[in-house]
Amino acid sequence: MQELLSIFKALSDETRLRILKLLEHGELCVCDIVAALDIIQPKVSFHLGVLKDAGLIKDRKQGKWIHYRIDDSDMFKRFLVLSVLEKVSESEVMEDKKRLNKFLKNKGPKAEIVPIKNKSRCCGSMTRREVRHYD
Amino acid sequence: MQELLSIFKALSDETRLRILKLLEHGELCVCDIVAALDIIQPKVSFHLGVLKDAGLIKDRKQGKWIHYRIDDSDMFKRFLVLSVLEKVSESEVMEDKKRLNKFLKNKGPKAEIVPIKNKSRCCGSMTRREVRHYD
DNA sequence: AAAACATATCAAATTTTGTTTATATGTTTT
DNA sequence: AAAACATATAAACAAAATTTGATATGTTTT
Repeated sequence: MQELLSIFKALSDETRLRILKLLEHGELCVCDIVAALDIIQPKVSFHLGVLKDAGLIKDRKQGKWIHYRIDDSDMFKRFLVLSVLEKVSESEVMEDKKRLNKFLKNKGPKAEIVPIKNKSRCCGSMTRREVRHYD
Repeated sequence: MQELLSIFKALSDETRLRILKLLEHGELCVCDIVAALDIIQPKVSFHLGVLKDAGLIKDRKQGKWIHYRIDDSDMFKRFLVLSVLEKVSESEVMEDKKRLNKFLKNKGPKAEIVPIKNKSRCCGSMTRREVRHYD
């Protein structure tokens, strides 16, 4: 029962649903999420921790960054996350996605301007072309 | 988003999952649930309120009793409740069901002992035969 | 090796939820 | 109509979750 409770608890917070909506399209590092939600980093880390402890997302360390993405290895959790993605209306997370886009745009081009010796940028090998824009 | 949050919040408490498990087999009045969970009545009323506000259960007033049951009018909520019923293991609610059984047994027979003039007992027309026993 | 960065963690402050005791409301039985 | 019942509600309290500001840890750039 405790595991089930931790899953529902993880899903019962607005910030965490917003994070799940951001992860809908793929992996993001903490700084991306901080920029997208426009909230302070320890707060984001806290909520990522809750989602991770509940087994809804997983992380991958790469250099000084930690990338998070939806953990879809469990059917039930997968369904719950999908239902969140579907039930939360796009308009409620539009601003988040706008900010994310803007942030990613400013991150991509710089990699072109200083391409040499600057090989360790978050999502490092990304060029402007490779930056994915959402919706 | 707020509605979705209220649903997950409602599902993220042990007492409330225990209540849902009790309602699995049909309608119960508040005093049944109080007896089954062995907790005080205002606490049960509080949690029933949370479940009801989230649209997971509904009530029906009959004389001085209020009967609660699972509200299965919405597909998504219905699925969530079903998953709780399925995921919470029987052993975790066995004691609750035992107490419920015992309580219902003591309620049924009395209706036979004082059948005349005593027409307004909870689940009033129930006789020993009609008392359903769980599991 | 120092500075800058990305993220985590901790402790204190705050907010939200849950619990309890007491009481109110409406119903039925006597 | 009084007493007994079933349930809800309110107020006070306790416990749990969240937020924030400060700091620690490890990584990369300079």
